[in-house]
Amino acid sequence: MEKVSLQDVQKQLKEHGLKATPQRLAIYHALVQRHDHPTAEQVYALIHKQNPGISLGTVYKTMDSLVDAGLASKVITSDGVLRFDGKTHTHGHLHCTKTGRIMDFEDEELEALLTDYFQRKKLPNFVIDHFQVHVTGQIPDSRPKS
Amino acid sequence: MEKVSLQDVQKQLKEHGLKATPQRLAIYHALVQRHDHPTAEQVYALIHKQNPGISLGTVYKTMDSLVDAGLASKVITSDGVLRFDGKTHTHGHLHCTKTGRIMDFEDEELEALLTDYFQRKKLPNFVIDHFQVHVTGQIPDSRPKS
DNA sequence: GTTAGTGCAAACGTTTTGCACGCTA
DNA sequence: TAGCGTGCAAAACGTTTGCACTAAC
Repeated sequence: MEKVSLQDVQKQLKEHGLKATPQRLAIYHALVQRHDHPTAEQVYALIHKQNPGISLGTVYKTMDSLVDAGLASKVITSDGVLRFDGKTHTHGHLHCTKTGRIMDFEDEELEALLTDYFQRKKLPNFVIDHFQVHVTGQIPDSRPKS
Repeated sequence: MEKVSLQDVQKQLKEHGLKATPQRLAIYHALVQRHDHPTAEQVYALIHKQNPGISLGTVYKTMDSLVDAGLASKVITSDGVLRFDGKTHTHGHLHCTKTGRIMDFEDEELEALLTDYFQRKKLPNFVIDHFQVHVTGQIPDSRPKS
């Protein structure tokens, strides 16, 4: 994953007309640090330690701003809970149904395969924005959540 | 899509230890008739016309039963709403961000491509159950929802 | 007759909203 | 200092649950 410095974030926020508040920096920082895909609650818990005066509502609002600014993206998993992803480029997800964990899955070969496929295969009456592969399965020997 | 008769449904329900109630038949019938992926509300509205004495809660419960019985599956889209799918075999989805519609996308070539890919590419510490391709984009000239 | 399924309404958890206040630029 | 962003709490939303009643087997 490409590391983004706080200065970069600050710059990117401003470029998109967003003010670089401490909350936004903290939230975005937490987001890029974690490679799993935290829920709003998890992000909240994460930054709450170092930044107690922050509200869950702000996490949601900030997330929306980040997504609008193109700095993050949303993922919804089969449990119906919104999760956030600190990267915006195309990548797949591995979703473990036993633990609920979601891991990134990036593979150049797969991406090339699909890009090539969709370039050849024109879909009738549909303009493709992006595509992603979602793999469901299990991590062996993992412990079920809850 | 393989057409399933009501007799088949009735049989399948019984095989899975489920009673074949009129509600279940109506709900499943509505599900296979529509190729888009209705939400619980939509299924409810659909069957309510012909079957007024049915409750939204029953739609949810019945959906769960159908999914357990392997007659349907759940899909969650980026709007965070649960949707139901009258088919259970692997297939992709086209998701129009303008209208919110989800359409099935089935293509043998793509499926073969991916099956082959994942057979070659062993994922470390992950046992694949199934995979699907989710394509996001827009239907040209469509009217935005709401 | 027994058990599973239904309907209703209340409860639940997540996400959104409204508004007064505070802080960034 | 002008306006965006925040915090709080309430509301909204989709979904689940509990329970008494009904219907399928």
